[in-house]
Amino acid sequence: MTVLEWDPYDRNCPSRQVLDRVGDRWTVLVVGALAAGPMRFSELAERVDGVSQKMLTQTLRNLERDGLVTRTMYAQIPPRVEYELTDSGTTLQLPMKALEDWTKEHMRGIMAARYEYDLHKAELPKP
Amino acid sequence: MTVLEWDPYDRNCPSRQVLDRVGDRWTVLVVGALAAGPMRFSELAERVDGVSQKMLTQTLRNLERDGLVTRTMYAQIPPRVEYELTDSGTTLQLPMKALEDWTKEHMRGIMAARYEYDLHKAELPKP
DNA sequence: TATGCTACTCTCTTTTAGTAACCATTGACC
DNA sequence: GGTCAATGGTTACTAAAAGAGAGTAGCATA
Repeated sequence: MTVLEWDPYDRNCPSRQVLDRVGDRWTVLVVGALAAGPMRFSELAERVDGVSQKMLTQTLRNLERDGLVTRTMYAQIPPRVEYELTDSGTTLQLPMKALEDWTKEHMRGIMAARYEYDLHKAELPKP
Repeated sequence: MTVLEWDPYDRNCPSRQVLDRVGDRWTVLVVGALAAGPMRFSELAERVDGVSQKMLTQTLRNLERDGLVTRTMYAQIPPRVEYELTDSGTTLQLPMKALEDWTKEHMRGIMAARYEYDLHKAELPKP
């Protein structure tokens, strides 16, 4: 099966699930954070502000399952666990960073558009 | 405020919300679909397989609010509504397509990684 | 009179995310 | 001996979001 045959627009294609995953809210941030190098669980939790332990664990497990990050446990007390992007995960960095950069570059325009939209819609309340 | 000052890793930064939005499951597919040109609501609903009317409406409203798509209503019976990417929305196409392409290119590897992961985890059931 | 078309909108149910408390392990401290 | 802290989780409960399905407007055609 070549690349051309995967179609995320088809809800039954496995690529749909994968696209859902990589386009996930926390995945983008976790992969972005790991771009800087290996990180401990607690470092990630701090860097990705607002993520709960549960969601961070879940996101990391999914990334691990998809072969995008490795999980290395050091048998110490207290325990230490490091997460690192695999080669495959590193390639994901680029599209994710592109998304992050696009967001930063278009923030002003978006905020302005929102302001205007909300202004106009406020003029048309429901009868 | 320059681009450098937006930080989506901070949960209170507005760029976080915007990144959440553009990294949204349906947004990626809707923008990808609209890349082919203007489309009617029903065409989008068909192309983006599995999206509910509710979610499609919501996604389009959000994109419209952010100034990424325009909504043109033709006063006919039955009604006709066309959605089209704005210039700003067109720039979003690139990072989204990058994500879509990455997904397609890495599908095989990911499926293989999942298979192996599930195999190993099955060997370690909870006591 | 009945039916169909389109682009929604509303209500209800199910799934998912978020919150907060708890766990195991060991050393330091009182 | 009991308590606390640190780390990387898990579990139970609740709030929010998504999905399913029916309903709506307004006119045209059968």
